[in-house]
Formats: sequence, structure tokens, C-alpha cells
Amino acid sequence: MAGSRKLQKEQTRERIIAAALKVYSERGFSSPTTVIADEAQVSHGSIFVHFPTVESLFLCLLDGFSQDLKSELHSLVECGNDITKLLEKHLDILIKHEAFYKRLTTEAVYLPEEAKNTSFHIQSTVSIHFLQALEKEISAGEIKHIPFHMIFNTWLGLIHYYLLNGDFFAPNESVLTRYKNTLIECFMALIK
Amino acid sequence: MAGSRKLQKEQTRERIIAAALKVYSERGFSSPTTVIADEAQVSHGSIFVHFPTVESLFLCLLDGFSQDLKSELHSLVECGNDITKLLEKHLDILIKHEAFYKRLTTEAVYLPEEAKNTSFHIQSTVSIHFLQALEKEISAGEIKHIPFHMIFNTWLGLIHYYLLNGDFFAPNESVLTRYKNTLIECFMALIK
DNA sequence: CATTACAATAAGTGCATACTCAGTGAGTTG
DNA sequence: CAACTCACTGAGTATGCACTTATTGTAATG
Repeated sequence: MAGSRKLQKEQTRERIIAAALKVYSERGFSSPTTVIADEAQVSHGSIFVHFPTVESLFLCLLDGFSQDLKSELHSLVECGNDITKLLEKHLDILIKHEAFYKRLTTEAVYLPEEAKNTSFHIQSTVSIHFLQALEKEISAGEIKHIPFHMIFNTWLGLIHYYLLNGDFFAPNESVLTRYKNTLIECFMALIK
Repeated sequence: MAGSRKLQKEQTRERIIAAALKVYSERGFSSPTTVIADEAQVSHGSIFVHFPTVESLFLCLLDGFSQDLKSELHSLVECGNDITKLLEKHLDILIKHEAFYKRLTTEAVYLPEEAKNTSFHIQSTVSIHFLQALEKEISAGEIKHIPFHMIFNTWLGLIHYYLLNGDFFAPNESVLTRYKNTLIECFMALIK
């Protein structure tokens, strides 16, 4: 009866994906495929049974992240459009995927074109939610008159700066967790 | 009589340095040495006559930038400690070395340890001037009560974010030149 | 002008890596 | 249970790179 073979294949695929996520997060995207194969306890060639190129493997990981972020953000819509809540949620999601997201920002230049598009798409999604929350508070007169995109870019720039220098700001620890409150407080103080 | 040989050697060295600066700025720090050799119109092996490793060549470039930035910043001390002036000067210096500095921020992770130290040293120098200018305005009550380092990190984060996404914000053009005034105005509006 | 010193060359060398492919053995099928 | 399928293997191939070295030609030296 069928099943066992397909199941095994699916499991190997998942093992490779999990291993790649771990290796890429810990050692960067230029980690050789042999390391991933070792981590997944699978032969080197097996990777290419499941993914035609390393790039396609990477895009698979990025897609998983993108979808998770999207669904998490949408779940927020229900809780009203409070901007502080949104910032908290944003950081929570990033903390959940911190190691991977950090690599995404710090190794952005070397990403293949398709990955850059996905990254851009991810930021657009965040931006849309950000705008909704901000519009409300702007019309309520709570926020300074500064172009929306500048406010958004300041926020992202700040977070990325902390991620990039995480080893210095919070060695062997999650920077975003450690500075979550500080980041939100200071940012709110700036835009009010 | 001596001279001609030494002169020639010095000139080839300078040609290699200039070529490396151009190639690294345009194509990133992982450009192969053969490209640099071609650009300098010099044989591949010549690079290793002048620099024991590619890393030492890169450190030579970084050192040149570091020294220039330092001397430019010091020249500012004379013109008083106006914060807007400082931001302008900061951007002017970065614009002068924009392509190289952009690579420095976007490829920071892959830099050798010694280069990271130099980069850190560069930011410290900027930070000191920043602090001096800020203290004056803080005590004058012009600026919000936010930890100094957060203000500085917000500024750097914003600039680096624009550099990183320069191809999108200002394709085939200097992002910093195009957004210089916007960046300064918005940042000043935020911290006041 | 014979000898030496040395900047510059270009054809290697060695290594790390992504990707291939012929073979193997366990699962599946009639 | 015999024949077949196919996930998986791992040694092999091709490529790109930093760095080496034997050689060359020219300036310096006595």
C-alpha cells in the first residue's frame, strides 16, 4: 500500500527545510550545502533531490516567513488600530523569527532578485498596517506633521540598526527582546 | 641614480588602491582580485607584490576613508556646535564617499574583524561630535528628553536605511544628495 | 659594460563550493 | 515472490577564487 514512500519523502524535505533554517539563521545565508545536509542528517545529494538549486531552497524558507508574518499581522486587525499595540506586535513577530530576520536585513545585498522582491513585499505589508494605525492618530492630532513614509522609515531604520549591531548592544541575547520597550517608548516620544 | 624604480612602485600601488576603491564601490567587496587587476591595468600577481592579502588591501582603503572622515569632522569644530550644521556636514562627508560607505553598511557582516573595529571607531568619532552639539541644545531645552544614544541611533538608522534602499528611493542617483534636506528637516522635527 | 636587485608577469596550485549521476536497497505492485 | 520504482547516496565534476612562484626585463651599481 502506498504512503510510506511519500511520507518519507515529505519528512526528509521538512528535515532539510528545518536544518536550512537553523544553519542559515546561525551561520548566514552563504553557509555551504554540506553543512545543511549534515544538520539534516541527510546526504549532500538529497538536497538536490528536493530543491533544484540552493536558491530555490532559500526562497522556500523566505516564503514560509512571509506567510507567517502576513497571517500574524492580519490577526491584529481585530484588536483596534492602536499604534503602540501595532509596534509591539511588529516586534513580537520579528522576535519570533529574529535570527532569520536579522540575516535578511544584514545580508540583504547578496539576496537573489526574487528574494529582494519578497522582502520588499513583506515591508509593504507592514507599512499598510502601520499607515492605518497612524492615520487615525494623525487625524486625532496626536502625531506630528511629518510625511508618513518618513515616520515608517525611521521606525524600520531604528529596528534594523539595532538588529545589525545586536552583538554589541546585547551579546548572546535577543536585542529586540531586551530593547523592545525602550524602542517603542523612544519612538513614540519622537513622533508625538 | 635611484628614484625611478621606487616611483614606479609607488605609482602602481596607487593605481591598485584607486582601482580597488572603484571596483569595491561599484561591485561590492567580494569582487575578485582579477577585476581589480584589470581595472588597474596591472597583472594579477602585482596586487600581491604590494599587499600580502586582499584583506590588507581592503584595510588600507578603509583606513584612508577613516582618516579623511576624521579630519573633515575636526575641521567642523571651528564653526560652532550647531546641530543642523553638524548633520549637514555629516551627510556631506558621507556623500563624498557614498558608494564606498554604502558598501560598508550593507556588507558589514562580511567584514573581517579588524575592519569592524575600524567601522566602530568611525561611528564613535561621529558620535562624539554629535554629543557635543546635542548637549548644548538639550541644556537650552530645545530637544526632547530622550537618551542621547537613542537619538544618535535613530539618526544613523535612518541614514543607513536610506543608503540600503537607495536603489529604490533614488535609482541611478545619490540618495543622500536627493534626500539630504528631507532627512535633516524630518529628523530635527522629530527630536524637537 | 658586466653584474646585481627587484618590480612585474602569467601560468600554475590548492581549496571551497554547487551541482551531477550511476548505483543501491527498501518499498510497492501484479 | 519476482519485477519494478524511486528516494537516497556519495564519489565525482566543473567553476571560481586567493595566493604562489619561476621567469623576465629593466633600472641601479661598481
